[in-house]
Amino acid sequence: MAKQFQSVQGFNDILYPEVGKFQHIESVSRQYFGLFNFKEVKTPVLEQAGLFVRSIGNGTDIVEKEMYIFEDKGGEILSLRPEGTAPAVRAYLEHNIDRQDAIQKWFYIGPMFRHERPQKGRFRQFHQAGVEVFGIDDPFADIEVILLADKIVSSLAVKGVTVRLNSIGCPACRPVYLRELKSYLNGITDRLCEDCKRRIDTNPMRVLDCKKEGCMAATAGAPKTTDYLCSVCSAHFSTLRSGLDALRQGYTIDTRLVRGLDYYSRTVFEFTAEDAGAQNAVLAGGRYDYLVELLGGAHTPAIGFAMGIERIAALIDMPAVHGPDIFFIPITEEARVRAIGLADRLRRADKTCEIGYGEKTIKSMMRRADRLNAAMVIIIGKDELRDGSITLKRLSDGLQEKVDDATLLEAVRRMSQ
RNA sequence: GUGGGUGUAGCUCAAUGGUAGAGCAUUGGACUGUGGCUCCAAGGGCUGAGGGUUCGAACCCCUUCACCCACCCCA
Repeated sequence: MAKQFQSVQGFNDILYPEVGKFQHIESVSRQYFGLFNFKEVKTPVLEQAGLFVRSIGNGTDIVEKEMYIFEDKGGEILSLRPEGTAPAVRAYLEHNIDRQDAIQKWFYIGPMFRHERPQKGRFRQFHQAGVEVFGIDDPFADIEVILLADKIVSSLAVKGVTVRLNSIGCPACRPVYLRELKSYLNGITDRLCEDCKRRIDTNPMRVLDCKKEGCMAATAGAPKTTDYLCSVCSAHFSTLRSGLDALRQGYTIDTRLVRGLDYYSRTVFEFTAEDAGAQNAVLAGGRYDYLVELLGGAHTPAIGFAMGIERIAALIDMPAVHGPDIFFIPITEEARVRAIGLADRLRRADKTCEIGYGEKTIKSMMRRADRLNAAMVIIIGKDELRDGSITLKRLSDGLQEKVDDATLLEAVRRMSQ
C-alpha cells in the first residue's frame, strides 16, 4: 500500500455504527447525571503538568511514564490530561467556587490521554464520564455516588458486573496500617514475585492486588485495611455499608481493593466486568478528602468516580440503528429540485430524509434505500413530473400510493403508523 | 518500557518455494420505472513497507511499521 497518513498509535477513529454505542452511553449517563442533579463542567484537555504531578502523585506510573508531557513555545510544561479529577479540582479552586457554595456536584465527559502500550480495553486516547461531589463528608454522599454509578451501568445492561468496595483509611490511620503491612510483607518476601518485592517499598498496598496465585496465597493472611481504620473512618465505612444494605445496593467487600492514585482516602470502589479481558475495571472511584487542600484550597471533602467509556462500549450490544424515514428517488434534474424542496418540508415535520443523486436507475436507488434501512421511498420519475404527483412506497410491506404535494405529509404520517 | 501473536481484495480468511483464490460486500444484468430472495457476470491486490537468499518468494532470512494479546499499570 502506498504511504499514507495513519492515526497515531492508540488514538482511534470511532466510526458509524460503532459510534452509536458511544452516543448511547453518553446519553444514558447524561440522563442519570441530570436526574441526580449533577452539573456539567467542561475543562481543557491541556493543563500545567504540575497539576497532575501534585495530585496524582510523583511515584505513580501515570506521572512517571504515562503522561503526554511537553514544553510549549512559551516554555510552560504542559500535559494532556490523564484523568479528570485534578482538572475539576483546579477549576473549583480557580473560580473560587467554594466561597459561593462549597457543595458542588459536577460531571464531565471527555477524552483522556495516557502514553501506555495499547491492549484490550486500553487506549492512549480514551474517554471517561465521571462525577465529582465537593464539600460533603457524609457517607450518604458516597452512597448516592455508588447508586448513581450502578444506575448508569445497569441501565446500559453491562453484563457480569461486580461492585467491589473497600475503605483505605485516612492520614490518621493509614500510616499505621502501612507499617503493619510492610512488616508482614517483609516477612514473606521469599513467597512473592519479583514485581511484588519491588512494590513493598514503592506501593505496598498493590501487593494485595497482584493476580499471581503465589502472591495471592502468600498475602491471604495479610493485615486488612478495614482492621486498622480509625474510629472516624470506621464509622464512615459502617454507615456506608448499612446504607447500601438498606437500599439493597449489591456490593462485595474486597479488602484487596486499592487505588492507584495517591489522592484517594477512605471509600474506594470499583465496578469490574467479566469478559473484559485483563483490564476489567469499567468504573472506579472513591473519596479524595485531602486533594482540594493539597492543591491549595480549604479542607474540602470530596468523592467521585470515572467510567471508562470504551470499556463499557466493549460490553454492550449495538443499539438499534434506524435508517431515514424517507429516501427520495428523483430521476432527473427537475425531479431532484422537487425532491430537495419536499425534503425540506418533511424535515420541518421531523422526518429524516435522504436524497438519491446521480444518473442512477430506480432499481439501484431502491437497493440503496433498502440497504440504508429507509422506512419509505418517494419516487419522482417522468410520470410524476408530468402529472405533478409523487409515488410514496413503504418498504416494509411494499404498500404504494400516488399522492400530490399538498397531501404528502399526511400520507407519510399515515404510512408511518 | 518488556514479552508473545498477526499483517494477503472493502470485510473474514485460504494458498508452505513454482500462474494469488474463496465467501461476504460493492457494481451491473436476468427484471427497459420499483428494494429484500435466487441465478449470472464484472470490478477490486506492488501479499504492510524496505532489503537479502533463490532460476523463481505471500511463503525462507534481516530490518522497519502497524495492529492484537499479555506484563507493568490503570478507566
